[in-house]
Amino acid sequence: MLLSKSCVYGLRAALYLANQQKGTFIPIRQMSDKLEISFHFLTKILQQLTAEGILESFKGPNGGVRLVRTGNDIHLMDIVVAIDGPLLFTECALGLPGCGVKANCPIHEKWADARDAIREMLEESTLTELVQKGKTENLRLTENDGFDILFKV
Amino acid sequence: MLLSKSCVYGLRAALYLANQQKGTFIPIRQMSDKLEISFHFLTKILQQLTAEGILESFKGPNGGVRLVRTGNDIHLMDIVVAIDGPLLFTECALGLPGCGVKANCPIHEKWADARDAIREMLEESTLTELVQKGKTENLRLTENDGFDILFKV
DNA sequence: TTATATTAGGATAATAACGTCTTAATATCT
DNA sequence: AGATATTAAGACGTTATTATCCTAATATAA
Repeated sequence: MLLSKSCVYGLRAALYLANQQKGTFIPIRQMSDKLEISFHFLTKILQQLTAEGILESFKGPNGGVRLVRTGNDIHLMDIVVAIDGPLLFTECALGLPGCGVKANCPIHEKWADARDAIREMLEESTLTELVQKGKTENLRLTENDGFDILFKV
Repeated sequence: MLLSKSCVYGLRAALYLANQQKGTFIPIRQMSDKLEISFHFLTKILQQLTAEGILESFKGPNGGVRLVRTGNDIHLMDIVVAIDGPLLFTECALGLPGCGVKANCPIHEKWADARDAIREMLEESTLTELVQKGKTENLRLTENDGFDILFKV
């Protein structure tokens, strides 16, 4: 997998949260049920996002997690960097440190161009943009369920 | 890492072999020394490439491995598929099976475009092309050494 | 035929990724 | 105050990746 499983789950959860009413805390249990992700595992991932300042959490009844900024202001790359680290889209195809800074490897130029296409895509896409696309076209957020089942409850 | 370590090592080794005189078997020990990769680990990886029909091997003195086809005829993707599997560049960013076939996820279109840019690059680049580029520009194949040290012996 | 060079393949170990479980801390409600 | 709901955090288990080691098989050469 190009992105780790944790990262993929984090992206799904972030899209889920971006569709919620601004300000309300969503219990992780609800998200793990709807998104079909192990509750405990999702909790770990969201703790990372909380530690990175992307989410904030609140304990107790009516507690849960919510986005700190609006979905318009959060890009996919923010999630990817928080979970898979900032180096994922700077690394060289031959794994040589400093490629692009000191001497390149022979794949460097072509690789960097292609890799940057993904990086830019992740940097430009916002959560809100994708949620809106997902809702109007009723796209999928789990193996079998789309935005309608998840959000129109 | 976008590509696994095994895959990266396989690419370095394939480039190394593509620069050798056509037909001669190169001992894995020589490659592991020059490329600064653990001998035993590299052996495992090259066994995979042999099993996939990309390399052929020969035991005993003057033995080693060599490319079955010419470097012109081997693309980076051949190595990547042999080691990281054929699904790496077909998978969806949200990890949902069948994205692009059945209903998409909201990231699908943008992701597929960007991901395909890498896939096409790997499919189009040949070993020979990169070796030539590496030799003329004396680019790197290990952390500190370039094609000159590795090949002009 | 014996010694040597080499790949093949299995066993094992170390590390990281993935996943589960338990307890602690905190907030709310009765 | 006590029961309940929730996240936080650490322990633990499982699986995959990365890496090492040992033995077997095979080819060459003396």
